Amino acid sequence: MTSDEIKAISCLSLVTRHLSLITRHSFIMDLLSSLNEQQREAVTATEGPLLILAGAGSGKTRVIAHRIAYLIMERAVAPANILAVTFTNKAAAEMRERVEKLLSGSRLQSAPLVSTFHSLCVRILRRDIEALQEGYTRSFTIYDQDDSTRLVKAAIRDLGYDDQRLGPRPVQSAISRAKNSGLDAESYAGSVEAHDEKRAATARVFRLYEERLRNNNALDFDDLLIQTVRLLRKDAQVRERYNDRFRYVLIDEYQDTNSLQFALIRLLTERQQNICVVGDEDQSVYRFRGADITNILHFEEHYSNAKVIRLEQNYRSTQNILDVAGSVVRRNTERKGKRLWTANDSGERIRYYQAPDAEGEARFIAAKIEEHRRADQTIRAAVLYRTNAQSRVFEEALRRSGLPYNIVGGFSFYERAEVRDVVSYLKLALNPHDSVALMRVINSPARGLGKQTLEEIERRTRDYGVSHWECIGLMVEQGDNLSPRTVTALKNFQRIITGLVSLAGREPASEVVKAAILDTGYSTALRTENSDEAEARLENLQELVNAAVDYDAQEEEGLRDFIDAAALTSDVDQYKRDAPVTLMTVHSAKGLEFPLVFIVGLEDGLFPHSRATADPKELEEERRLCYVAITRAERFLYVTHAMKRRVYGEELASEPSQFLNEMPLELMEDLTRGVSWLSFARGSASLENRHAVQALRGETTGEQRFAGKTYDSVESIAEFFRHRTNQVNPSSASSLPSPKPTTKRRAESADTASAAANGDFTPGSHVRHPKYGRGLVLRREGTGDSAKLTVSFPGFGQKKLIEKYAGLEKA
DNA sequence: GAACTTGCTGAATTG
DNA sequence: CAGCAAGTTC
Repeated sequence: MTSDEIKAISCLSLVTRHLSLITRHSFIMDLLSSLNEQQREAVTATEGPLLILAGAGSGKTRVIAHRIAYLIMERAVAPANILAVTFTNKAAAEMRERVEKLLSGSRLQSAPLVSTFHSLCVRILRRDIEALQEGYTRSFTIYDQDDSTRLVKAAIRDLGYDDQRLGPRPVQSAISRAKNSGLDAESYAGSVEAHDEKRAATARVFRLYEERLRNNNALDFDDLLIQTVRLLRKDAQVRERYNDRFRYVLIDEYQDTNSLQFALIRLLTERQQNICVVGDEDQSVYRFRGADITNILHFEEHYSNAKVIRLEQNYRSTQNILDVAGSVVRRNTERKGKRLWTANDSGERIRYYQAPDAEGEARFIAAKIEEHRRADQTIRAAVLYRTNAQSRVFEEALRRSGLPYNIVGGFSFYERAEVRDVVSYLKLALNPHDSVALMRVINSPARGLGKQTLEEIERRTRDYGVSHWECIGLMVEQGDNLSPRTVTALKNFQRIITGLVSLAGREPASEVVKAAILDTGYSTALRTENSDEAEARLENLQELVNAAVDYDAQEEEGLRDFIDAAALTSDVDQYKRDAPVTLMTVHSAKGLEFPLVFIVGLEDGLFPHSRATADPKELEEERRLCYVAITRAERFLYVTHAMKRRVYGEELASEPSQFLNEMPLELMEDLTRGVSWLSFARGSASLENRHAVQALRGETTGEQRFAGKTYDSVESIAEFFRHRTNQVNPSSASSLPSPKPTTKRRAESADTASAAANGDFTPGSHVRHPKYGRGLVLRREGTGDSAKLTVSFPGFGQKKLIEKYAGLEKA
């Protein structure tokens, strides 16, 4: 962030000094002439609140960049008076780059501030947090999710709760959710029902957690926003100063803002009201993180004289891709509605493939990528999945094919244990009272301070009411009841940290980083391990040193900025634009585009995720996610699903995603060898659903001869298909499709054959129930007639039945 | 105190 | 199947 800004400033000031009036004029003409009518309007409507509804691929980033350039060049706004906020560093960097390019040739005193929400808050707090008068100092530390979970865990333990029943992660996320919805520990405690033991416990953990954050002079991610909002609310002087500074405010990805961000925006634009927000309600996919889609849906109510501009021309994708995307997202109710169109060709149909299993899916994709690359070596491909856990098979398949790939997310650089350890040493160099950092590294590398000693430190820290660091000082001084060996080890640790602290006071960041690797014994420990893994870790640390050297070149509060950046770096920030193949989650892909896109794992319960199918709002969010995925594609789009995959090491059968069902069949080309869900759906559609109806009645259909394994038999597909007919039925087209129950089923296993010997009702077979009618057996537990069956009855959902009492007959 | 073994439980998406 | 925590051994 700050470093990039510095880069931007120095770049801008390096450019040519003068511009004649004429060149300047034609420059503005150029600036506007490359835009379409709506874009131009969005750029030139500079005063007052403005909502730009920017469909996928409609040139949103372009518009923002042009708008900034226009403000500076045409409206003579000082760059320093402009603030643009994005969600990721990557987006911010790209925006800066584009503005710079547009302004190259002009001489400017300052650069506009293009920043993420979080780094904006850090910037404000690093300057003004002391005005809050709550004990925080400007040198506060930032706790990321991992740090904060550790703190929660310690709090749970110290309160004597059973961390079996009260898991640190759930509690941490409950606290985060509470904080994001504006509750502090007290009000959360007040909101707990009398008998709710668990929440009462959470409330106590919450309180202790907050207390310790404060004692450590630390802010978690949520606090960055919360404290900034509190500061601006409380201190009119500070608020005025920022209102005066940021006269034109632009917010990117507005549909992803949460209530705190909304509050922050309102406070910052209180006076000028020159607020321009850009977003697309169809791409709102961060509800779980508190994003409130109503921020964008109700913008006109929040800012009464707001102007609204729609950008509906898409420059990215083929018409077919847009049609598929539109057909899916059209089923949502929570939207303002846009009609995306493009002047591009209709392109090819999108391609569909049904794989037997996850490995087959990965092989297919690797082969297709190779095929496309043979035709066009420069083509960039993206493999998009719902969950990070899916990435592994694709990595393996791509490695086998020798395709160079880049993976976003999962374990990012700054999440690696060794990097985090060294960063913790750095945090200690700036603030030895940071207990989380201290406890993290006190014994890594191992230096004879084991569990016993650590517990002793914890105990005394509480008794003395001091920080861990002070406590260690006292223990070394007094040395009571401690083995000489322990005292020596503690002294050793103390010496290391003191050394780093004094180094941080006089040396540049990179030197402190080196010391944190060398003087702490970290590198020695890794080197003596002498394994490939240790080797890789050493390389990562070398990488960290390199990053620090880069930071040194930019001066200022070197080490501080360096650590902040480490905390605020996101997964997508690691994305390399010209990697030939990129693997990532759909979430990470938002805002990116690729000529060739694969959306994989389009299965019920995976995408849409099983945790989202119950709540219609969540389902709509999943659908938006699917929309985001589709609209990443420029020319070629593949959608795939597997018939079975391993979950928890158990093989489960899966059904096609309902989103496949929502795509227009005639725009899909089936690449599956043999019969597939799609081929069946097509056949049925043309036969006016006769087979589906027959199948439901339990009558034999002509297609049955295709049926191989029971679970992908025609009947079960027909059952699936029934939902489609409900959805595409003209009379119900406007209503939402009924969410199907999650249908991860146990696939046929080896013992099925033996089960078949002792009963008719094996998984995959069909039964008839007196009340529910025909159903499909999903699962069988136990043997004989006391066996428990899980049966799916179309229209009734899944039922658990005891074979003996259920009165089932074979169907 | 550290290294190893076993056993258990649990995955969604992220700044 | 994983990663982590507790238990076991040196």
